[in-house]
Amino acid sequence: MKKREQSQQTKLALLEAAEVMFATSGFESASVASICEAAGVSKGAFYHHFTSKQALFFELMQRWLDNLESHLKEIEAQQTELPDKLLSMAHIVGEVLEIGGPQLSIYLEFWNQAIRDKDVYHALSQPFDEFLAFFTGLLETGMESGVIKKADSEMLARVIISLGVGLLFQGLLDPGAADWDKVTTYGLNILFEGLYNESST
Amino acid sequence: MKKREQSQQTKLALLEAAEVMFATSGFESASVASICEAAGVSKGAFYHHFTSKQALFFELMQRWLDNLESHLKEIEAQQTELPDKLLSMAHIVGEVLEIGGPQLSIYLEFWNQAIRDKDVYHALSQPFDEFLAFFTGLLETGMESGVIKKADSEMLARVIISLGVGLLFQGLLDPGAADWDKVTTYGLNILFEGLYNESST
Amino acid sequence: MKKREQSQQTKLALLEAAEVMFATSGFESASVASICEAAGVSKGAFYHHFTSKQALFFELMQRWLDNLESHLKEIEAQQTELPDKLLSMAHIVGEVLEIGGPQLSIYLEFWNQAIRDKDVYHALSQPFDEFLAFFTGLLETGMESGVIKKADSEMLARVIISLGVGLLFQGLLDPGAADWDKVTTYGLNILFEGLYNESST
Amino acid sequence: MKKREQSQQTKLALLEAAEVMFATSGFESASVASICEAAGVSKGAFYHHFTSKQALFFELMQRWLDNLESHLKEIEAQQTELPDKLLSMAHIVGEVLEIGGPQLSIYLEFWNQAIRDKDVYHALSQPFDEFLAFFTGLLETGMESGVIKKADSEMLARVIISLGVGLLFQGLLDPGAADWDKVTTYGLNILFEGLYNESST
DNA sequence: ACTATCGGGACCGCCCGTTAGT
DNA sequence: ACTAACGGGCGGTCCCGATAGT
Repeated sequence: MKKREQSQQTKLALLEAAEVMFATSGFESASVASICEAAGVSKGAFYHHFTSKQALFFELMQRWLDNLESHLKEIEAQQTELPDKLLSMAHIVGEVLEIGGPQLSIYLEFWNQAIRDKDVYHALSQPFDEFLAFFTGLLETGMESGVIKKADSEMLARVIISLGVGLLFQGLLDPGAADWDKVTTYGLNILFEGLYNESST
Repeated sequence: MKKREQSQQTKLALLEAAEVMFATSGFESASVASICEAAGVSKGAFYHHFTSKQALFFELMQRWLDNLESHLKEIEAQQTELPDKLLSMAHIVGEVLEIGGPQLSIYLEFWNQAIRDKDVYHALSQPFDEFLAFFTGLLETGMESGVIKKADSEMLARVIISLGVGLLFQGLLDPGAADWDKVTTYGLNILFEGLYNESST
Repeated sequence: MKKREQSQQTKLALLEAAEVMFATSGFESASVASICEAAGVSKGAFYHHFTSKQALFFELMQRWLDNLESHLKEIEAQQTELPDKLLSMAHIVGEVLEIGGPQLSIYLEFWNQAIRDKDVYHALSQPFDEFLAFFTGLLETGMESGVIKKADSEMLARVIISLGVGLLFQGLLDPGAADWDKVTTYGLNILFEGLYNESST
Repeated sequence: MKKREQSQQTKLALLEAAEVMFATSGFESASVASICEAAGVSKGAFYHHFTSKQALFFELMQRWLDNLESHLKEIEAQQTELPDKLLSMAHIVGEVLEIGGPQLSIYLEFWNQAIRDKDVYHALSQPFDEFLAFFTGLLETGMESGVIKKADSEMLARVIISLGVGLLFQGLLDPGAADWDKVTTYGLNILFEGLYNESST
């Protein structure tokens, strides 16, 4: 059906326009009217597809999370060797940045909303916990196989994620200040240098 | 001089009320009226002391930066041994969290505004650069003295800061998820384990 | 097409209400809220039809200018004999007063805005120049045909217009002080008495 | 006493600053704060000297009226011959423009307020009536002496005044459009050409 | 599915005027 | 006489959302 297609296209246009507006102006400052104008539709269309600005935001984030998940699964499937897998973590940050594209600062809005909005928080924390568990598991496998030293795997995973988050936010604030991709790999390498058993060095 | 004192008190009340409101509601959602009400003064008083909501925010941030700077200088003065100094970095995150107090999420607003507002960005980037230079210098001294391995000191400093920033933001989003202070120390220890020369281990 | 009609009606109601408010209270003192209330619509409707209070004012003036222009064209088409045409000028002031209706003082606002606002000035000066040119041409024809003495036609036109403007403003300030229509005719008669050639007297 | 002098100076500074602000921004748009700033004093000083913005405006106008009156009396005293006196009317407009100086548009505010404010109206109408009576008397003397034709002297005076008022407002709106002083003399000359008895030509 | 129109509300900024203090 | 600080309130603008209509 053509109608369905057209309808979905309108919805997508709104989502994309909203993403840009949210990234450039922030959630509060981005008005529904401006989003509609950017999408080239009327406000009626907006409220036909979404019950509120919040709802659109939520769906936008949901889509981003789905996108991220599939990207992560891809990476997970590709690599098989453990050291490679660990190092590939570095790329994940790169992936995240890539998914965000030029509208990186939308992440800040995610964070912002998550603090204030319980629903957003839960929607974000679940995938995040999975993400943490994935890393923790990866590290535990490494420890059991003796590749890396025994350590508090969850805490370590948090450290790695924190590094990633910190790099993301800094890159977001000041993209040109440093080659953030390089800094990421560099940081992980140092971390692992402290972790690898002497025998495996 | 009774008047002067009262005036400063009013201004301070506004700043503190604004800090709470910005932290809980965000910059945009926190209305000037609500800030005034929370401070127990009128709008007339507000616009007598500040030219705009933005201006108040700016001054708030400026004060926080000054506060942070003096705290850092204190830490710098206290420690003399290099390894201790390095490890004391861990406490800095703790300090930052402590300075932020219960209104931690004001940091998010700083970040948020910095991306959108050029003035805020510059006000933030200057102390940040100093912060970075301070760390870089610290690491270079360590390298020259042979305590830690030779490495790209600036990049390393960025890694450490990123770790701190990441931990801050995560703690901000989910304060109870982990003992962030511990994670910080833990992360730094691992980093340094990979850095310390074998001789000094 | 029911909607369209209703929309135009709303806009017209706003324009008419604004005209009354501007005339009675002046542009600044007339609040948008009061205009909306007088028009029986909401502020949402106001800003749907006009981008600002200024914009409404501008459109109001534009409509008045269009109205005036068509009135003038009517007069121009009716009269054929030159002396009659000249004397019909007297009626123009009357026309202007009639068009203004009971809200004469809106003219003062036009003038007021024109001094301060460049756009309003240009919107007013163009028709005014045409008006001046029309009079100048009329007088020149009269001079060439020998009905009236040779003179500086443009300056003469300015004198006539000034007389009209002065009468308008005085009538506006003090409508009951004199029969302004009579004064107008009287003034023009005297002017022409000094102009008509003896032969035509 | 020095104090008194200083006080008067402050008041004068406020009056002059207000005149400029009223002329450039209009009465409503000129804020008390901006007037005080322009005068270099605080708002307290303002309300020490004037009970309200209206009151200052009123006093400003009063002073202008006094100023005008003395100018007119001067002119009256100087000229003795009737035709000269009549022609000197032309200079009066020039005088008025000169008194107004670069802040001519203050006149518009006088007019504006006079329409809305009863007190202002009365304050203006009394001197105006005297002005009208002066002209009427002048013309009547001329008629009785046979210099000019018998006519409705009051109406004629109104015509002359209207011409002046119209020229004033036009010059105010568009000072560069014409040499308004010349237009004034020109207009009066034509008027009188129609009035002078043939015998006196 | 989508538009144009509209309602009602809230927010920032400003403004007039007052008062405590010097 | 003059200042700084402040109160209380209004005004233009915009914004979210709802609805009538197509």
